[in-house]
Amino acid sequence: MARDKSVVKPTEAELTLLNILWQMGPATVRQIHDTVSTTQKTGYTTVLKILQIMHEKSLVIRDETNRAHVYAAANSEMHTQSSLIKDLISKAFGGSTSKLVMRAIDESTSAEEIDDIRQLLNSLDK
Amino acid sequence: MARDKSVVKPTEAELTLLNILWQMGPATVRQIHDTVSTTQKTGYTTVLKILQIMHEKSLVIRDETNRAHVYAAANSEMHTQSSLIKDLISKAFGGSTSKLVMRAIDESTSAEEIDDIRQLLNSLDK
DNA sequence: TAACGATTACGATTATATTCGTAATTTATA
DNA sequence: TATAAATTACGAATATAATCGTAATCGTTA
Repeated sequence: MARDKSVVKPTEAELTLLNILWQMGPATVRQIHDTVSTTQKTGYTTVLKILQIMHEKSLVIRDETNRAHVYAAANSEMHTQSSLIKDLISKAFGGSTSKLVMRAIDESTSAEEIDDIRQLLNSLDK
Repeated sequence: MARDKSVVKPTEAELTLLNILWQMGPATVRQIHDTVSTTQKTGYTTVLKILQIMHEKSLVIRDETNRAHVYAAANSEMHTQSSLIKDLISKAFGGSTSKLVMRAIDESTSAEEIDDIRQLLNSLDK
């Protein structure tokens, strides 16, 4: 009953590392692990292994020039976000973007964020 | 490195069944399987098993009055959608709702959907 | 009531995700 | 150069998800 597969969707652990890579830029396993360690207790080799798997899946690229390999996200944050969002829209919102937006916005959404969204809508010629 | 767990997040297969339940209302395994079969080739006992697991997780409620148990979604579609969206916002959008909305809307979004969103914004007193 | 058909219960299998220990390798340095 | 420190490679263990076959159970009806 599984679906798709053509587009590789990062797992949770993978997304955690991608977030770090997008924020830090290219980094070694050590640097990534140091960062991840500030919020989670995860072993060094666990991070290494996940990065290796991500490399196999082409979720990251790897520079092996130096002893300590340097990893970088293969796709931009924006691209990945779009893909995740589209996946959710199709699986939980019957393909309707507006339904998703309606659910996304609630009382906890700040006025600033609402403003940002208004401006985005205005910038569209629709 | 796994996260959360307090709030049960339906898996993909589970979400597929929930979508059916939200659409059909309470239904038997047979009915659910018939529906699922129109788009996927999934065995009857597979659907049954997933529903049993969902029952253990309290994702569905079950009426055992009759021979054929009747399953129903434990939570509303709206509630579940909100929870999935919040999960994604926190894990992939740094907690920013507006960023998510910006990614959600693109050239493929219809003018009607844009209108719907505009109206939603106007209905907010922010 | 006995047999049949439908349904649930149970357990096993497979796949993927996550975790980490240990070995092998490489680089630096004593 | 030999040792130590750091890093990668590898494999195994555990957890969860998804799948389905078979057995047990229940109701219907011949």
